[in-house]
Amino acid sequence: MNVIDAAGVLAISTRLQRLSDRIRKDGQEIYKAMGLAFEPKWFPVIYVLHRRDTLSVVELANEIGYSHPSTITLLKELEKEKLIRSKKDKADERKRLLQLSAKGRHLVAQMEPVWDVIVAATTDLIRTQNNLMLAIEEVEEQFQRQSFFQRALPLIAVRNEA
Amino acid sequence: MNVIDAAGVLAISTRLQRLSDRIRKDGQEIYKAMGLAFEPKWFPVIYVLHRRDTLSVVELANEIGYSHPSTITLLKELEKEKLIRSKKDKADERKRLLQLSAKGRHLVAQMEPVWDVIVAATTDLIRTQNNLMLAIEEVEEQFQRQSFFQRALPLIAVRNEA
DNA sequence: TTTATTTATGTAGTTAACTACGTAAATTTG
DNA sequence: CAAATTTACGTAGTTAACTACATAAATAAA
Repeated sequence: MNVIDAAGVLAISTRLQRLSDRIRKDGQEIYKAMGLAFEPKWFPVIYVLHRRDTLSVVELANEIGYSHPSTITLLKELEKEKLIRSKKDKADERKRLLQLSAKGRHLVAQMEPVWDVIVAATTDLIRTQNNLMLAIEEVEEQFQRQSFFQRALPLIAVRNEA
Repeated sequence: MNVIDAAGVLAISTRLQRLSDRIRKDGQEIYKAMGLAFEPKWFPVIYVLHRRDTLSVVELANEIGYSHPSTITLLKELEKEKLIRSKKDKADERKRLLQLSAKGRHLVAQMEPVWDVIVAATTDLIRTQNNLMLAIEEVEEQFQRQSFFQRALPLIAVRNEA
C-alpha cells in the first residue's frame, strides 16, 4: 500500500477526488462505447433540465451545486451543441429561462438505456460492506448538522490554551 | 432534496467531487485557524516526503497519484516556499531526488498536532452507519478487481445485440 | 418618486489538475 | 558496440472548476 492510502482519513479529500475522477472517466468510456456523443460533465445540467423542465441560470446552478459562472460556461457549450435553448423570462427581464431542445430531449431518450447500464454497473461496483452511496448521504447529513471545521474548533481551542 | 442528490448513483462522481471539495476547504480553514501557512494541496507531497524521506519526481508522482507534470508544478511551489530541496542522483543523472528541507521538517513538526485535530474531526464527521473511509477502500478494491467500464461492457453487448 | 439595495446574469482572470510532446540519460538488442 | 527502446524529467497548452467584479432589472426605502 502506498503512503497516501495508508494516511487514512488525513488524505480523505485526495482519495475522494481520485475515486470521482476514475468513475467519471469510465463513464465517458461507456457513453463512447454505446455510440453517444455525450460528456459526463454535461450530465448535471441535462439531467436537471430533463427532470425540472424550465429553470433560470441561477436556479439551475443551485440545483447542480456549481457556481453560476461555471454553469454559464456549461450552458454556452450545450447551446453550441444545440442540446438546450434559452429565452427571456417575460415576467422578469433579468432572467434567462432554460430548457432542453428537441435534440436534447432526443438525446435524453437515447441515453436513458445507457443510464440504466451505468446504474447497474455502479451498483455492482459499490456493492460492498460499507455502501459508498449511503456513506456519502450520511456524511452530507452530518456536515449539515455541523461542518468539519466546526467539529475541529473545540479541539483547536484546547490546544491553544495548553 | 434536489434533483442531483435524488439521481443517486447516476451522479455519484459529482457527489464525490463535491464532498472532496468541501472537506478540502474546511481543512484549509483549520490550518489557518491554527496559524499555519499551509495549503491542503501540498499535503500529499509533504506527507509522502515526511514518511519516505527521499524520492525521485516520478516515484513521488506515483505515490501521490498525480501525473508527473502536476507533481512538478507542486514541487516548484514547494521549492519556492523552501519546504523541500532537490539534488541530482549521482547514480542516475536523469533523476532528481527530493527531500524535505529543514524548514519543511520544522513545519511537519508543527503540523503533526494539527493532523491529530483533523483526524479527530474527520473521524467524528464520518462516524456513520456506512463508514466513508472503509467504503472508499472497499470500492477501490472492487475497482482493482474489475473496472467500472469492464462491469458495464457485458450489459452494453446485450443491448447492442437486441 | 428618486435613491438605495438586492437579485440575476455575465465577463475576466485564476487555479489546479490534465494530456501531448520533446530531450537527455540509461538500458536493451542486433 | 552502435542503434533502438525505455525511462525520467521538463515545457506548453488545455480544461473545468473557481472568485471577484460589472451591469441591468426589480424591489424596497426615504
